[in-house]
Amino acid sequence: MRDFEHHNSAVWAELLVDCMGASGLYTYRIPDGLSVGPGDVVSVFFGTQQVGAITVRTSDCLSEGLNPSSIKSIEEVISPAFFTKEYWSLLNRVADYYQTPFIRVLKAALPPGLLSKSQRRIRLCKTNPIGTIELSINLQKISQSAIQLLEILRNSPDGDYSWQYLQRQIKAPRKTGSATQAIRQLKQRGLVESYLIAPRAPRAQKRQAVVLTADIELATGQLTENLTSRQQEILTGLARLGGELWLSDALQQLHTTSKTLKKIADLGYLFIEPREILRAGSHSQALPDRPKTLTEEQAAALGVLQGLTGYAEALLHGVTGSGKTEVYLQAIAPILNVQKSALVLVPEIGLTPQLTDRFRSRFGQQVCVYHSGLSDGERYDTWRKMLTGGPQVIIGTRSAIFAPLPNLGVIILDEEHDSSFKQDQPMPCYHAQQVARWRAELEQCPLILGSATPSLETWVRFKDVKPNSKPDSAQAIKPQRHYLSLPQRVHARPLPPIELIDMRRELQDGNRTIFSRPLQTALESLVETGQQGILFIHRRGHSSFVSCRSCGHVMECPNCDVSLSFHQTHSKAAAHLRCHYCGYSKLHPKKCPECQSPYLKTFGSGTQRVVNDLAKYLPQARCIRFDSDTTRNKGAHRALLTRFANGEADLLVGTQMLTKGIDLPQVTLVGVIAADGLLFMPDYRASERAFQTITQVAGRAGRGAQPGRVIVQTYSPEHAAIEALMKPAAVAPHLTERDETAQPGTTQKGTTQPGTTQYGEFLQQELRDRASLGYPPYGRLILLRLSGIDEQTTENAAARLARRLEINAKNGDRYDILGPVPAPIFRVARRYRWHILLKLKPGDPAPQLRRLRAPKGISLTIDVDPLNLS
DNA sequence: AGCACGCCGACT
DNA sequence: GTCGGCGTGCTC
Repeated sequence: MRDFEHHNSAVWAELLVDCMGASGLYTYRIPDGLSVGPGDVVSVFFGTQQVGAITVRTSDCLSEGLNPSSIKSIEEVISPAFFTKEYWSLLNRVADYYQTPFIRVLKAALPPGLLSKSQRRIRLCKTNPIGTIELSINLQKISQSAIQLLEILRNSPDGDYSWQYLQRQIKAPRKTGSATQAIRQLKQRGLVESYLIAPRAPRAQKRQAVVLTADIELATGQLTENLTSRQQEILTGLARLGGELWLSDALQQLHTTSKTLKKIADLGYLFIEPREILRAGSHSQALPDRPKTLTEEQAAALGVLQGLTGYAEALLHGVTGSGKTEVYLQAIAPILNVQKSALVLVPEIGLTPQLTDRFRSRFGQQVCVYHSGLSDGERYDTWRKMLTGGPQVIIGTRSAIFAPLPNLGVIILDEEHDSSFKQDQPMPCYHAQQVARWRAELEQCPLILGSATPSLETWVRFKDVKPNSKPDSAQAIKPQRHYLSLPQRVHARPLPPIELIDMRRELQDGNRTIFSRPLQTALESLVETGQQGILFIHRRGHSSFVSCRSCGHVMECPNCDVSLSFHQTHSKAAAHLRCHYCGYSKLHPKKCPECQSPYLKTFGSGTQRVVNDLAKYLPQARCIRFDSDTTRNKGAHRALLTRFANGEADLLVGTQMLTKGIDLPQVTLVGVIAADGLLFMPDYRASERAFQTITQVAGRAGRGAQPGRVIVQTYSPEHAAIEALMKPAAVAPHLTERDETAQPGTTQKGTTQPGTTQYGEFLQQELRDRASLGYPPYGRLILLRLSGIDEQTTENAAARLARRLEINAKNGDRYDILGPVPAPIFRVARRYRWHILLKLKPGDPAPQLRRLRAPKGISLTIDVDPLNLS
């Protein structure tokens, strides 16, 4: 696994220290007897605190200007090097491209806690017990909070607390002096002492295991000699159970005690030892499953995928229900057979229990999931298994692109167009697809992108490629790109037709409900015939905002510049107002806080509203609400979907989550309550996303034997994305009738198939719009996000940063500066936010922004290729 | 981050 | 005159 040689002779190690503001390399001494090499995670004292660090290189001679006597020694090796050269350069590339300090990239890639800081703790001095006289003298001089602190410590069972805990205790009730000072006072008087506990790398959990000695079969013949019949019984029982199991399981299954087992162990027939357990989370007992027979198109796609060698990219463009997963599965199988691993990235793992099950039932224990929803311990275990285990399949969310698999055979990005592959909160703001591309290149393995609605960028990348092209060594394009199309559903099931309902007409005709008349009849007959349906709303909660009919006052979040959403779980429950940005929540007021009028009205509709309205209008319909409110708990997704699959409800009412890879064969009706919420977002990708989302939900219908039906309600039926929806076939990119992209002449013209023109035209229009604005793919964007508690300081910082950028532009950096402007939502969670957008022309080199610093208290995020501009 | 060193106002 | 406030700066 280790690609670097250990330099045992080396005396010095240059380390990247995990500490804020420590941006350079620091030299430490390698103590005698300790073997340290590049890539090792070590623990050192940096200043006074013990922190994690990573070894970048080792050397025999000390760089100039360093005094050997002032150099500290490495404390211990936490984790020996696991990074291959390729992995190391992947991280470097991410740090470089996404303008993020390397250490932060490293932290994003490592499981949490591996580099965590040591904890500082405070305890009463045992050597100097406080005599009452001494106490009274000393207490005269110390602050109120110090006395308070001392009391807390003396009242605790062992007089020992973490520094953080004590600081919270003092800070919370009163502001009389900080805890830091209080602790110092107490320390000076020798009453308390502070000490550090070493950073605790998450430990693999261990459990007692019972293991039969190998020669048990031999022994069976002669057992009688020195064993009682009960002991023999236990041994044969153990052998029957596989010869290796957890102690607790063995006790239960064999109805025995640990004392009995211990005795047999003493006789040498078995041993009991602690073993690492790799917590694998809740396994569903997936039944083994065999490869399915492929359709002609699936087989063709698989043929291409299996012929890929080295770094190659393939776009698997398959309509919803065309069986992409089966293609993935069969593409992975031979890779495992040659002892390589596969990495499968999905938008959100919690949402795709079905996909995970499918992989588990095909590949069994070789499948692991890896995502941020796992507990730290689980993550650490999985991570360890990836490092050390054999060929395996990792299914994970965006961060799993950093899974330390040593021998990668393929990377698959399912639902390639999904924006959750982009990280926009903490830096590095990486896009898993971009990182996957680099990784595939470095590991020389294929990258497979799968989607029913490829993103515009992907579409452009692949638009010159012949469909279903066979691997062609003579092909000039580097890397090899393959466009694979699955335009048909499996079993020749038709894609459901989409019916568009103009809600303006409904209103004109006097229908003021949120359900159009066609949807109403469809719902009624659905319930009558006992079929199942899905209703899609793009917003959770009940309503988007609440305002006063008398004075027009809108209820707003005190921490953010957004209106509060109305939440009510059912008609009898207490109504709440909630902020979807910071989580602030309060009871729905009875009267307007401005004018005391009791007439408050809710506007817009969310999932709760739909469920409530449905209960009034179709009380016999049983609904399950499926959104981030109802699926917050672990396993809730699966539970709700199982209930629905078991026919415990007629309708699934939900948000975006419904669009992600769930396969519910009984669904025959899909209703989109208001497509408009998706269309008009302050985002240049809104149309594209609206099209993708609606296509995805629509694809939930008619996957089983019954044909499907899709009803889309909208107030803007003439919108390009909506019009494009009406012909949602899997479109070969080159099959557009007219091609007027900014790069003329590069596109092949071909015959127009039914249904291809509209989607093609829609994408062409999108491309034209993007080209005219210089948006991707006709230019690059870098968004600088500033935020701070103080309004003025934040604004000043933004202005100063913009001026700095202007100066850099004069000195050779090439970009246009837009802003600084207040962010679309100016204040979120009490922080004021400013944006500066840099626009780069396609060929221009990226500026070096890593040296930009924001003043204290202002946070600066550099988002390269942002997807989210709000 | 944490803890230095270091420079200004209320006390012995 | 000191003690102790908190404001910059460094940590191999």
